[in-house]
Amino acid sequence: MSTERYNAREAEPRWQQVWDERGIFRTRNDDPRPKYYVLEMFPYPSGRIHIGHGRNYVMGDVVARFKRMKGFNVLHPMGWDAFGLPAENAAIERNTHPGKWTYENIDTMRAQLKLLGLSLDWSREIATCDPSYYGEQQRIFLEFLKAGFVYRRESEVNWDPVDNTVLANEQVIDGRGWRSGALVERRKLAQWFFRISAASEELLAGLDTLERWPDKVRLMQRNWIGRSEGLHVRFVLENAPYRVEQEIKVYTTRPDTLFGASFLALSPGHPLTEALAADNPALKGFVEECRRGGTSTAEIETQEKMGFDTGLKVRHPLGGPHLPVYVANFVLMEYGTGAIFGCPAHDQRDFDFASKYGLPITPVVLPPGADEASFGMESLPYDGEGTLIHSGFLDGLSIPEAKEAVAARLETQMLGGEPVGERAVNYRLRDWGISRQRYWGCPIPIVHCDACGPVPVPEGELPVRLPEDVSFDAPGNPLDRHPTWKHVNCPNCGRPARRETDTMDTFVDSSWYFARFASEPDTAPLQKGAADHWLAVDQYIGGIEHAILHLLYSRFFTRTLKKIGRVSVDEPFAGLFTQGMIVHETYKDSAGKWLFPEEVEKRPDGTSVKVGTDEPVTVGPPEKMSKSKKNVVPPEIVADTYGVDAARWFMLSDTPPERDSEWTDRGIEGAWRFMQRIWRLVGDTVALAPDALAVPPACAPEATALRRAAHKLAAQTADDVERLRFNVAVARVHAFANVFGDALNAARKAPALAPDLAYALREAAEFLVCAIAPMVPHLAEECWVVLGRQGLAVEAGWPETDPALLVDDTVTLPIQINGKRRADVTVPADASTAEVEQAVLALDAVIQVLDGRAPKRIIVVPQRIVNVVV
RNA sequence: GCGGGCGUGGCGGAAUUGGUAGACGCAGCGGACUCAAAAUCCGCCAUUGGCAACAAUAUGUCGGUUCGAGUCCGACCGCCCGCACCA
Repeated sequence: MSTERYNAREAEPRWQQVWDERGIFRTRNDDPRPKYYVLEMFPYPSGRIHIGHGRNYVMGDVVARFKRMKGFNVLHPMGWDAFGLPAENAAIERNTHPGKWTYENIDTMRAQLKLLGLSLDWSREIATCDPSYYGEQQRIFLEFLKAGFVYRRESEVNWDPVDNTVLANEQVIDGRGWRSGALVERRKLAQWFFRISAASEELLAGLDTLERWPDKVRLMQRNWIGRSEGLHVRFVLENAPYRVEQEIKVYTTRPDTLFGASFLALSPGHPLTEALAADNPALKGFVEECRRGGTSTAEIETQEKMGFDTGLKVRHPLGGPHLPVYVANFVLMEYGTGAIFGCPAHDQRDFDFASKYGLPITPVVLPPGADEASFGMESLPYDGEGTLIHSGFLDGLSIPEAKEAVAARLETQMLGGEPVGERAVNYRLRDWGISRQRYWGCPIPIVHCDACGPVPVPEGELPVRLPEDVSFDAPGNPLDRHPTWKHVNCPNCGRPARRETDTMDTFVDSSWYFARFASEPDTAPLQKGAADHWLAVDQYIGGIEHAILHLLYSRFFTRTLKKIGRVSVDEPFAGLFTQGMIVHETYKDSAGKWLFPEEVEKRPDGTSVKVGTDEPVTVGPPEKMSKSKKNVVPPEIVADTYGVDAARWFMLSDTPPERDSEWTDRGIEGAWRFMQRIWRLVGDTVALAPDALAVPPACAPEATALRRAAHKLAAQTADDVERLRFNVAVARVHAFANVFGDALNAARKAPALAPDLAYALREAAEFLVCAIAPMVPHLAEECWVVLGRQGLAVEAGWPETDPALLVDDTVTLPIQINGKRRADVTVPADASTAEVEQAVLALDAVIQVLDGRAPKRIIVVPQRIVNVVV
């Protein structure tokens, strides 16, 4: 009874050492067992982790350990998304090298992760900044290039003229660089692109095969790809100068509204706009004004529609009046053809534009039930269902019918030997620009030669390594101003040439790392056999913030790797789970400065003060743990006070894993108490029944009841973990601990312990330990020893459950009368419907209500419920 | 604006997918043990009425489908997320 307390601080490092020494988590590719690949999104080595970072690793670990117990050969690796801008910023701020900073952070974070007792195969650890990793990435880049999946073109970027660097959209604040404060310019730079837009259709179709992805993520990707069906329509210019193109091609999803068109609008970036602007200063000025118009979302949102009348007119392809051609700031060059026809009556933007410039607004779709005479301006623009009016041969048709009729007519209407209209599918998805004017990334393995153009670096010269001797004391890309690095001879003609000094977007690094893990350590980074063995990842776990870019890029990369024969799967991640964040209250002192949780004392009266003072503290609502708000809890402190098992248990408890979960002292204390409780339950069991026993030939009711509970626990928690419903699994373990505790108490009070109950108690303890082992592995090992079991809990199999013990032999059915619960009845589990009805009709409550009459109806739902309708 | 999701005790949440609403935990209250405290153990804990058995009301609001609705359908209210001039 007087068992000592479980000492997590002593036990946890000890078991971690045992696992490590025995190489338990070292995975071999030639292992004959069925494979299971669990992966959590690898972290950026930013410095230190807090307990909030641990949640998805712990979830992945539970799955990995559970699958291991279930007999799978589990791959559960870890690595570092190690390239990126923060390392360069740190280099500037601390006068250090990005590599040094990065590797120091990796060492710190690796040690912190190891503290959590994760079942990771550290031998496969990778960092994307390792030349062996990025060298392979350069090889892949060149293979993609050769196969036509990479190209180079001019593209507009946000250019910071002070820092001499390209800025991402989110680094532009109010039109200025976030660091330098300089006015950002739009510049055209030659950039490398991955041809992801060509894969739009297959990326879209592939979503349907990803059945174990959240619908939400699939929907977000579907919207991002943005497929639409429409029509390309050619409009012939009436009065254009001879030197420019004589027609404008427009993309529309609403060809049915063609008779409602009142203008054409070109994007400021449209080739015709540029051609016209060449000798039209006013137009040129307008285009520049549009360019300056800012890039931030807020600015775009509030920007007023602006247009410039070019004076040109186009013919209406269906014989309507001629239409004026404008250049308009709201027309995107990147989408469709960069030119639109405006139908003000049925589109908000066109409506705003037409209203401003006094263009005609002709309704051509009449809403159902509306009257043509009374349908007026006040209900415009209207974009709902309806019937065509004022539209010649389309009058009276529905919108879909009219779309079809216009498409059919324009397809056959010829102009210069080509049809005027052509059905077209359009995508919102644009090509993936990967050029970054930065040092700390994967060098793009290209040499620029004045004679030969861009030339791939020959295979034998890969990897193109980053130079170590770089300085960050001047703005701009250190690669670009390095004295020697970029000066090489052209691999083609041998004449002096320049290296590409751009590096790749770090999203490239994370687009194939899951395939790298498949290869054994110290082997070629991307081996087809190994990748084919392990891919797809069976369970991928990470944050919802990667729902679109990372996951879409990885899908594109995997498909493209397949096309060049490097892997055999289409999709990298068969199962995806997006976990919620850990949130924590925030604290501010009276001066408004953020405080760490350990600097705050909570008084019994509900107020909070600064530790050791009477200074009041303002408690803010729970928010995502972040360094800047100091609402973080370091894993070291948790491990020291409660142990990591308690932290793991707490993170898995209560809140469904996809939702945000609040970290509280009460919560971690509760988890810690439960660890002690398990420890006592196991200790008490062994004290009462010291020896392992054979299965008894028969069991008394108490022993059978306990055995049923234990077997159900094993079966149900297995199901919960398979479905990643960790909070439900935790609740079940709690409930079982209650039942088990009662059984133990009863057994202790009895004068003698019957062998069948002794067996049941030991079995219960062992099942309990197995059920918690994936979640609190250190405690499980310690209990395993107490139970006198050979080997390690981590290597134990999941308990075999007896099907006979998973079903009860009697069942208690609630009895409803007219849908209200009035009684219940206990019948044999295999009772027939007739037998159940008989038992129900014999109940006092039922007899009283019926009062001699026959019931209208009796609904018997086997094993569930009975409803008597009177 | 478009698209999606969610609303259950003081709190986190559960509910076998249409079948006993509130499992389990946290907090709270009462008790046992103790010189005392901690720890632990036992009990109570949606609301209203009742000594009680019990009854009535309860899953954001209103309506509908059904023998039966937290779950399905419609409208509304509130919150959250994604996209955003995508023609």
